[in-house]
Order: sequence, then C-alpha cells, then structure tokens
Amino acid sequence: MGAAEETGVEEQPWGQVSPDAARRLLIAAVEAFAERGYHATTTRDIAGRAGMSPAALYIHYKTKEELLHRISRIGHDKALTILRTAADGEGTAADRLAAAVRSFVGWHAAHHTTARVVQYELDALGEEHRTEIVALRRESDAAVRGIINDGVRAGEFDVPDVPGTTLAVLSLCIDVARWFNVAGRRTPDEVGALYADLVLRMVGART
Amino acid sequence: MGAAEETGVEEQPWGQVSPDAARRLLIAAVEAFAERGYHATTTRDIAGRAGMSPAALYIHYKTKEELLHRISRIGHDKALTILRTAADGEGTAADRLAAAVRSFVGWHAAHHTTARVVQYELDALGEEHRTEIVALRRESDAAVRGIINDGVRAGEFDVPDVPGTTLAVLSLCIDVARWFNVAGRRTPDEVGALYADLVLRMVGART
DNA sequence: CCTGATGGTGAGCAAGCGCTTAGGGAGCGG
DNA sequence: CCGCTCCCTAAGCGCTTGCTCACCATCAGG
Repeated sequence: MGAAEETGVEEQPWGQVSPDAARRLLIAAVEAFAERGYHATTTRDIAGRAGMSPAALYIHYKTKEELLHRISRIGHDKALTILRTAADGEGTAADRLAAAVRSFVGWHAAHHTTARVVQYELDALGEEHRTEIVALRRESDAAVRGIINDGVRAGEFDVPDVPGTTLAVLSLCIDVARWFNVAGRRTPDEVGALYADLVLRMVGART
Repeated sequence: MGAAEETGVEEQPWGQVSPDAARRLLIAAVEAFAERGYHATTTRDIAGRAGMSPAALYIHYKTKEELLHRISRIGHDKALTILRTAADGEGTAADRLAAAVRSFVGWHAAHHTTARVVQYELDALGEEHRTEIVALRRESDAAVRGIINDGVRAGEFDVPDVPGTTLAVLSLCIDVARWFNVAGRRTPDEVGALYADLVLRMVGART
C-alpha cells in the first residue's frame, strides 16, 4: 500500500489498452524488450509469451515497431504526468522538487521493466515516432527546470547552472531503471527517499 | 591540451590493439555499436566501415561477440584505472572525489561512443564474458566507495547511506554517456567540472 | 625460382527474421 | 439453420543474418 499511495502511481499500468489480447501482447512485449532489448526480441518470442501464434500479433499491431511506440508513448505520458503533478502541487520549491524526485524515481524502480524500455529503446523508434516522443521528453525537462527556477527565484536554492543541474537530476532519476533490481535490498520507496535527499543537496536547498 | 592533460585521458585510445587491421575493425565496431546498438549492427556493416569484406572480420575475431568483449574489456580497464588513479592520489577526500568525478565524467563525455558501448551493451555479452566484466565494475564501485568512506571518517562528508550514495554517484557519471552530444553546448571538461561540484554537494562536503 | 606464412576475397550455406495469406472455429442476429 | 464477423492458426515467402570455405596476392627466407 505504502508504495502505491505514496508515489501516486497506480490504477493498473496497462488498463487503458484493449481488447484483452492486445494488452496481453503489449505486456509480453514490455517484458521481452526489457530483458533482451528491442532488436534482440523476436515477434515469435512476444507472441509466445502472450500464449499466441506469431501471426496473432499482426491482428492487433501493424508492426513490431508500433508495439514499441505504444509502450513508449504510454510510459512517457505517465512520466510526464507524475512530474507535472508534483510540479503543480503545493508547498515550497523544495517540497515540490522532493515530491517530484520521490514519485518519478519510485515509478522507475517499481516499473523498472517498463521504464527500461521507455528510457533506453528510444533509438529503435522510427523517425516520426521518435520526434513525437522527444517532444514529450522536453516537456518533462521543462517541468523539472520550472521547479528549480522557482526555488532559485525564491532564494531557496543555490544553483549556478540551472539547465545543467536539471539535466543531471533527470539523468540521475532515469538511470534508476538501468540498475534497479527487484532482488536488491532496496524498495522503490527507499530509493525514492534517498534520491529526493540527494537532489535537495544538489540544488543547495537550505535545510 | 586542457582536456587531455586535465582528465588524464590520453595516449590514443586503441593503441594496444594490433595488428592494424584488427584495430580498424575494432574502431569500426565501436562506432557501429554506439550508433545502432550491438544487436542492430551487422558484421557486414562493421567490415564495410573498416573497408574490408565481411569475411575479413573472422580472420581477427572468432565471433561478433568477441569484438564486443574486447571493446568492453579495454573500456572497463580504462575506467577502473581512471577511478583508481584519482582514489590513490593526494589531497583530502573531497579533492580526490572531485578529481575522480571530473576525470571519469570527462572520459565518458570525450569518448561517449566507446562509453555508450561499454556501459549499455553489457547484456549482449555471453555468460562468461559478462561475469568477468561485472567483477571489474564491482572494483570501480569499491574505488568510489573507498573515497567516500575516507571522507566520512575524516568528518569531511555527511553521508547517511554510503552504499546508496556511491551507487547514485556512479550512476550519475555513467549516464553521461547516454545523453552527451558532441553538437551540444558543453565540452567534456565543463561537464566534468559541473558534475564534480554536484557530487561534492551530494556528499555534503563542507566548503 | 620455389615455398610457406600471412591476410585478404567472392560466393554461399543454414538458420532465423518480420510479416503475409488462406482458412478455420466460435458466437450471434435473423 | 444460415451467413457474417471477429480472432486466431498453420504454413510459408522473401530476405538478412552470422559465419564458412575454397581460393588468391604479397612478401621474406633459402
């Protein structure tokens, strides 16, 4: 309960995908892409994990790349929502930055298979789909930069290089998807709390 | 001169690889792997970039995976050397931590194509090769953790969670390889300086 | 001049890839 | 009962993949 409530990440990840067979294929694709990478995953593998024949995939998706795009799009939407919710929340800039990092990192840890695909398989997207996704990523960057700028203006933060620090903060959070391991000793919430503290130090928040 | 001298990264990256044809193939592989990823790169592409026929690759390397292993091994050796040089240097823990981050990040930025392969294509290695490389990575972790521990013992740093902070510092540095772009506005040295400052803040170094 | 080592080529094999196509069975309105 | 729609499968097409093999050019030593 703690993780769900606290990070504000819930309501069943792929609930919006229908029909049921399409959702099963998509979940199978997420697992396979996260384990082996997009290019090393075969359509036969995806269909097999979903308990279907290879041809069934093409009833619901035009190509293998469309599957990746759907996953990437949903994931980026979720990430952006998380960041904006925190950015538009109440409290000081430090409160909002901590909340943003806590929930963003919590999501990357709790859904690290999805996050791995979302964050590290961008290059496998086709030209058009990639530019669409890159636009979403720029909005995420803007959300975080907004909080940091608020803190600087309010005299709460000491940040010599706002764009550079924004980049570093996002980079730090995103890379959680690469190393986080379910078998590890830390829960998503613990990592979120640790990272929120580290980020507040990076921006020189007066404690 | 600045970058080379300052980061201590030099002496021609692949000088140790011989004969010449093997080195050309290896450099071609680094470029191709960095651009498209290991699985999306074909042996014909590598050979083509090196100006050779596809068959020539197999005179110098047994498999495509051996190429990746050679690259990964040399890169990890270099990374470990950089960290150990800084860790064994002179000065306070803060001095050595800053030097480690500055040179480590500088290397990831300046050689971001190599670093991308080294850091993000681990999973494509075979079982044995991967465990060999993972051992090197644990030593890198130990080097950084050593500096931080020194700082804590000396009362220079304020770090509640040393293993977690070590992980975060390395993660932050490594992820530079993912986003760094030559066309961007920052030089490798500038990124190194920015990151060294951020990391000192993360460990609560008294300034 | 021959010989062997070295480092290369052109052609191609077996396997696996993304994707298509012809057809089948379950459910349902009429 | 028919006939239509919706999902799904078996089979397989055309192509690319990692890798091999028979053969050749260059050159140093005897």
